[in-house]
Amino acid sequence: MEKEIERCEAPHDHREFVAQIRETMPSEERLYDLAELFQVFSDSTRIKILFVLFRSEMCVCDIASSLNMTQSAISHQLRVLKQMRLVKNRKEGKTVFYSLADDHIVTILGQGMEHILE
Amino acid sequence: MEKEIERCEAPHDHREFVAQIRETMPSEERLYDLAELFQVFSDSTRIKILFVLFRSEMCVCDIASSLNMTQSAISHQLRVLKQMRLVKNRKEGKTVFYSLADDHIVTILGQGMEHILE
DNA sequence: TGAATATATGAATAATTGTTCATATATTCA
DNA sequence: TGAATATATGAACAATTATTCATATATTCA
Repeated sequence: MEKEIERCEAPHDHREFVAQIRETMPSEERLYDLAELFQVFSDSTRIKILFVLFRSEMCVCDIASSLNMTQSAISHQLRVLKQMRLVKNRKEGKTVFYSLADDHIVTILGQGMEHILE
Repeated sequence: MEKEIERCEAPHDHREFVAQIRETMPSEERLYDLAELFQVFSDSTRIKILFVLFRSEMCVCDIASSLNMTQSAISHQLRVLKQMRLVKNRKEGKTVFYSLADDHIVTILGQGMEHILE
């Protein structure tokens, strides 16, 4: 299980760094969850869905139609978005309306957009 | 090239929605770039590297050592982070020091962390 | 110059993932 | 109840990707 780990002889206190980091870093589990969250933002179809829902709540079929994609593909991605609590939905007859779950999503998308536009 | 696109008969003005969306959505290219940016945040090794660098600038070898991973794996991921301008580096003799490129990264990580902790 | 050290990188492999296709479930309405 | 509609989902395939291993490049120093 142990890997062969490098150990450089850089002119700074290596051990102090490592000790500090071990103290202040979030747990392995949280870092993993965080990566998993961003993984949901990492597909352009899902990004498009989020932008569409930023405009307004919308049913699956209209999302598909707006993005020129099949209902199946959109449903699959909505499931991923829902599992990570980025969208919520409500049912009205046969129709299911999806909307953004909270404001972090807008902030994250906004900061990301700022970054790529710089 | 054309796909078979669904068209529901939901009791709202479908065409108006679609028209609005086409107007206000960022370009296909930007949405793609945005997904690509978040893709960089979507791996736990890269997330860990970013958290390490949030503490302080650090050389490749110490990052590897802190995370208990090989130098090669870290170098590969640093390249990805650099390409997306999430980290920058400076060279000092044999040693290359990496650090976070700007503040969006901290905001994005922070918002992501808030989301998963809710 | 040659040995040692720090980092970078190409190729290969294993694992993950987005879409499609077919089909299942749920709801309305005649 | 049966047909039509809206959405969900399992399986399969193609494409992408993180790590490892081997090796290359760059720098220092004796």
